[in-house]
Amino acid sequence: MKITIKEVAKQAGVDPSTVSRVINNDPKLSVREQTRLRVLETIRELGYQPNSIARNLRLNTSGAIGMLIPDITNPLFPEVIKGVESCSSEKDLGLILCNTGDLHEKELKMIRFFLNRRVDGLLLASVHIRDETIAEVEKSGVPYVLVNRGNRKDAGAYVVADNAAGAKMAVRHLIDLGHRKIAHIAGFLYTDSGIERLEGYRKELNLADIHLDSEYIVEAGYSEQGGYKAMKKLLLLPDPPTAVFAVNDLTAMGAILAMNDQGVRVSEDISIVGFDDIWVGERITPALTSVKVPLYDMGYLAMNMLYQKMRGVPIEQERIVLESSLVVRRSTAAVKS
Amino acid sequence: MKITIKEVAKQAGVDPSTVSRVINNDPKLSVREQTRLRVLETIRELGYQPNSIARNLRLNTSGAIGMLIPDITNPLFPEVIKGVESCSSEKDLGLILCNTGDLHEKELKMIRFFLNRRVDGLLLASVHIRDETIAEVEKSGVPYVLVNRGNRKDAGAYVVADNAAGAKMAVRHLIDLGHRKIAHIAGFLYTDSGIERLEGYRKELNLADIHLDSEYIVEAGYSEQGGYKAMKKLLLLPDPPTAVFAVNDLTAMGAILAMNDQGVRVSEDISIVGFDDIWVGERITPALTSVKVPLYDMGYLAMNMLYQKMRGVPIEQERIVLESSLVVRRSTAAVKS
DNA sequence: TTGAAAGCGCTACCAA
DNA sequence: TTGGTAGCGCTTTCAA
Repeated sequence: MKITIKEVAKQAGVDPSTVSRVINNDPKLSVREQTRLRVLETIRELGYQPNSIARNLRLNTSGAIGMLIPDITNPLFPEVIKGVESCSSEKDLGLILCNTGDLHEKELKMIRFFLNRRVDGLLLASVHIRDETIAEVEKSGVPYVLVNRGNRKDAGAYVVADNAAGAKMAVRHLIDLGHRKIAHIAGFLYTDSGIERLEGYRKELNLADIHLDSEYIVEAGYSEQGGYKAMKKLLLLPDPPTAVFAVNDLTAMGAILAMNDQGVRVSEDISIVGFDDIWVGERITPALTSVKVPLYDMGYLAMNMLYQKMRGVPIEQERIVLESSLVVRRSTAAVKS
Repeated sequence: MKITIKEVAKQAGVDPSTVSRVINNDPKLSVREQTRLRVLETIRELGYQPNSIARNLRLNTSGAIGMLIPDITNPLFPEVIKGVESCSSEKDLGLILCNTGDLHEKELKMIRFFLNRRVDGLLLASVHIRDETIAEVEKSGVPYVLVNRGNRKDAGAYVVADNAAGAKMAVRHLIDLGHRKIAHIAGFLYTDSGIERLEGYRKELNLADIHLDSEYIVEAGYSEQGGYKAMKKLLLLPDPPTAVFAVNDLTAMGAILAMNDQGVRVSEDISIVGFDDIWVGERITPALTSVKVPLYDMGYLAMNMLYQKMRGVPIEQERIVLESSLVVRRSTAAVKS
């Protein structure tokens, strides 16, 4: 099982370099049709498989890209990964995946792992990745694209959802339903999406001349558990909200759990809107109203942009902000008069 | 950005081979402490990163394993992948992921892709992978482990759930609740898990002296849509079942959708049990009774076994069957008298 | 159109 | 304990 280019060459009675030329059939590398066929024939006969490690060493590439994911069991990511994989496999690039569990340590460790594997590019899909980690990547010179996370330093490429617009749509929807006591279960406020979604919420309330009650804003992060705790807090308020805009579907689901626990009815008593529109939101009862983000596209486009950066072609657009749209389901209803 | 071992050697005033010895600090390769420190110092100074491509070429490995997934958006898999990744990153192995979309063509294409990338091992997580595809892997000599799929040819290693026992528990549970008209929404009957779960269903009914009505068995595959269609069929029966054992949670969820469509109440009218106990099952209403499969462990153990095979250590157990357990929730209730 | 040869960066063997 | 060196399998330049 150790058939090399040399072996093929010997069998076909040609030089290894000729075999190489045949394999990479570059139209420029002229090989006589006759020899080409002979070589191809022996390749098939011997079942020769080019060794891409050797090839990569010579070419100084790895033919692979690395991707950092905070938590693959968060339903947001499989959809994104699917988009990435679809593009990477089109380009014959290996996709090396790493789940960081949101640990900065592991993030850094994996970045280094990727770096000395000489990945050709990096996809960083996490709202948590530290600026220092990004700096390390930057220094290495390996092209990278941030996914679902902007870069406050205003350097580098990214693909994100239109957080501000999405948040405004969500809150607008609640206002249109007659709600005025609208709370926000916020993401981490050291992350861009957390800030932007909060900002959108603020602006929209402002537009409607609704007073912003700071008690109505609870920072919860992005987990179900965070949403649960935040909702509990909101329910304990002397004047609880009639509607909630949650920073994402997972926190919205946590909030719904809390409401169930307290005997508060979703939609009838309190309306709730999520963000991301992950698959399961449609499956719960009542189905969750949410801001739809094109997750698959996010992955695909990020990979595509990365590919362009890898090939050094000029990028028309280094920052893609994906349009989001509101999907209205049963979890939101008109306020009771 | 092109610091090689040579460069380090020159700076430190030693031979490249010495630097190599320092890097792979094998206790056998004795290096004087003083030189070791000096080399380490220059490595840090120059920010040297070993090139694993070169290393791998020399060592004839790739330091990576490949994993085939049919559909990463199926909530079953992220959990499994998490287990795999956790183990692979412990071993400093890259995990190259590929989503096949259940297409045989892509399966084969990716296997070849993996093979000439010289992956050190392969994880095949799909009930659909063809025997021919497996044969191709077998021929290549690259170690592999099947995940969530047995091998009917009785060759090769695998990690699977105890399908038969799980199915029996599920059906037993329904029988204990007084049900006698129990249908089975079956998986594909050309897959092991499909067959084994059906067998378990059959045996348990037999044990309870319940006549097996062939109309109560509908093949649906593993998708939500399949479950939906199957349930529709069951509801059209002149004597519809009072309980359903679905081959997995996804089909169970599809079945529930169908029941909702037809105004049939889950649990009150028809009880339903799923299999796998994916995360979302607990979130839907009513929460889904299901056979819990340790998905994370499945991934971790498979990777661990693969690692052992890669190192050529004797495997104590080439076939792991994971115990499954029943998780009772609200989707099942006593039959109405 | 093809062959010869150098070399990608590393490891491991042999010698000193 | 260290240095020298061959070579992993491939690509690519130069010459023939």
